[in-house]
Amino acid sequence: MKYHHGNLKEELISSACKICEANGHAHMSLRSIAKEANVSQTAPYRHFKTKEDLLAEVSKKGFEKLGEILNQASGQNKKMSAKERFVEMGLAYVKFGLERRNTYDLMHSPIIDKVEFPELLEAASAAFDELIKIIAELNPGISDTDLSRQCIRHWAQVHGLVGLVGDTKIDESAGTNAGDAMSIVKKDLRSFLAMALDS
Amino acid sequence: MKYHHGNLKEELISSACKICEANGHAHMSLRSIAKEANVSQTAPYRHFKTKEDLLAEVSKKGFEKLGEILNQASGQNKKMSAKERFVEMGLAYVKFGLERRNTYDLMHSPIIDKVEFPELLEAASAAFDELIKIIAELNPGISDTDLSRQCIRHWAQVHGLVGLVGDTKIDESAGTNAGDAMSIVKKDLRSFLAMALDS
DNA sequence: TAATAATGTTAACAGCGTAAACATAGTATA
DNA sequence: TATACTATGTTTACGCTGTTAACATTATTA
Repeated sequence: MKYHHGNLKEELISSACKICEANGHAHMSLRSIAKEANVSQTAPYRHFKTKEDLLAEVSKKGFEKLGEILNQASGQNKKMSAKERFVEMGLAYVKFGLERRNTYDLMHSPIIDKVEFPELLEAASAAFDELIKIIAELNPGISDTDLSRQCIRHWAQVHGLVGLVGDTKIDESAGTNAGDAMSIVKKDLRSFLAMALDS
Repeated sequence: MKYHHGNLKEELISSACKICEANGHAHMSLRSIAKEANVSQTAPYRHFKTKEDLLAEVSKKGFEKLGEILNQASGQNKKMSAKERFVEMGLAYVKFGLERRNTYDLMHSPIIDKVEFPELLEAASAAFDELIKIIAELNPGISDTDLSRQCIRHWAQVHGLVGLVGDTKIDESAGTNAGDAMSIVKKDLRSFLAMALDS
């Protein structure tokens, strides 16, 4: 049994990613992460100033993965038109948000101020840049201002959709108009996005 | 000094609303709320089964207020066209979300499962119904399915915008493309919404 | 009036983030 | 190579948290 771990920092981040996605960041304790790494409960403090610092790393990894996914979706099938690839990106974005809902929530949680974590901000911005690329391609000659507005518009569209679809499984509450509407959308997400993201 | 308070439940909810908006629900403790009501730290347990129950009440109040605001925005100026009133509703929605950001976050927080709180679900659904009304008015003869999809689309649009604009004050991080784009949008929210909510 | 229910208090529990003091291991320097 | 220094681990402890159990007081009802 060795006293020093050797690769504790990365293992803590990795454990945090798992526990965060499994339980949600609100129910993730530093102590449980330390325990999973077979290390004392205060060991993480040698690598992270606070719990928030560790969560920022988890969030960063999330944005990096999101950026990869978007990049992949945007360029994988060269036979597709730009518009089709755009819809695929939207679908990939929403799927990412839904499949890793707890991580996605952390990524947008107000408890982590991205301005205080430059690397996190950079990762988030890099994911956004994937959106800029495709929208610029879709709208040749667009002004910078209009490009910005279209990007925010479409980003808000998919971001909002992730929020609503996941929000309290509102679609399981059949009977309410909101629940019924959500069911209809979820039934064919791709065609919904093709409509919603159209120009 | 009387032993029984008389109106403790309502006062606790009211205090919780204030503290939640001021500090965010993650930094709101039951004990601090009890203290504000000059009552022992376990007194709230006579009125709420858990902290989550109290937060659900705060969330419910939020949705009720949101519903009122939307209703008011949709009908206050009869001289406006339906489309103009629709944009006003969108603006009112986004302003509500930004001005009461902490409450808005709680309303959409995954820590409260709306399915477990029927009254909360009802309040949220009532707010959504305001959206249905105006979109139905804007699109006479629209099918139920299309109506649902348009409602979700526009709801996601404003909901996503609230999330992005508030998210980590990303616009204060000038230099990133995302930050710059957000600044442009915030500069004239009404015209952005008029564009984004168009048809 | 007596029993019961509602609503308050006090005391105690385990779990949490975190800081301080200390121990050990790896690394650079004399 | 011996020694200092730094990095990285442990132990202990603190105050705060949500929550439960046991008890006290008030309001209501039979």
